[in-house]
Amino acid sequence: MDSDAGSTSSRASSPEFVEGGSNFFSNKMFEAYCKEQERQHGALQLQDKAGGKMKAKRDSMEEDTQDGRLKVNSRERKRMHDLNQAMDGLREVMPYAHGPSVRKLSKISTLLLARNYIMMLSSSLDEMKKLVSDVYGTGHQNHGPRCGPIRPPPAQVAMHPLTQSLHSIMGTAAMPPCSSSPHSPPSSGYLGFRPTVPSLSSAYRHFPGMPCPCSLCQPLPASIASLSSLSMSK
DNA sequence: TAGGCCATCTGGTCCT
DNA sequence: AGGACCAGATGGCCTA
Repeated sequence: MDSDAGSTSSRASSPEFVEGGSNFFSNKMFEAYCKEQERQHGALQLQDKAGGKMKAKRDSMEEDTQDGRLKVNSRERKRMHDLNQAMDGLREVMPYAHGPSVRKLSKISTLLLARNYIMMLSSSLDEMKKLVSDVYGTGHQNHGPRCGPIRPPPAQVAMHPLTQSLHSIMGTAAMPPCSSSPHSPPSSGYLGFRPTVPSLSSAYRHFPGMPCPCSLCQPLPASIASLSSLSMSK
């Protein structure tokens, strides 16, 4: 059904969506709709009581409109479910704790956090490019190693004002430390901007044959990869 | 109980 | 004409 199904939200889901638009809610609403239609057509029906052909035609049209209305409602539900699925996909890749004890991000919070996250990543990328060009020279900036000495210890990361504003919007209770969840990336590294280029002494060093801890060397999370493939497929 | 969030319905508009 | 998209209205659930 909708995106709430299987979510971590304590909110009870809306009535189960059944393909074809015949759930409880829509039935109830549709009954009200039909009654309204009957009420609106009642006066005309009284006037035309003698006209059997006219009545049959009206009945047919009413069935068409009811059927059409159900189809439109069903499409709209599906559209909204698709939208919610995309929203869930966005939540999955957000630097936010996922878990049964964590309340799901609201839609508005998800969008705001996503915006800040993208801005932070863009900023990090710019810094990284600058750093690489500084270290290896401009002639090598496209051929340098993937692993740059750019990752400061999380504790040194300052929180960007945008992130602070997001915290104020969402409330601190809604933003538990990501590190508390095994599924979540470190919060500070993702949520905080680095206002200054970190010193080289705090950088990672790369040894031959040793796994690199820096984020650049980690494979793209499956959730992100699937999301990008989804966007490419459309 | 008020407020927030959400799902659904509905009518209008735009596009193909 | 049919479908997609959008925004307003409505009502339910949950939390502080």
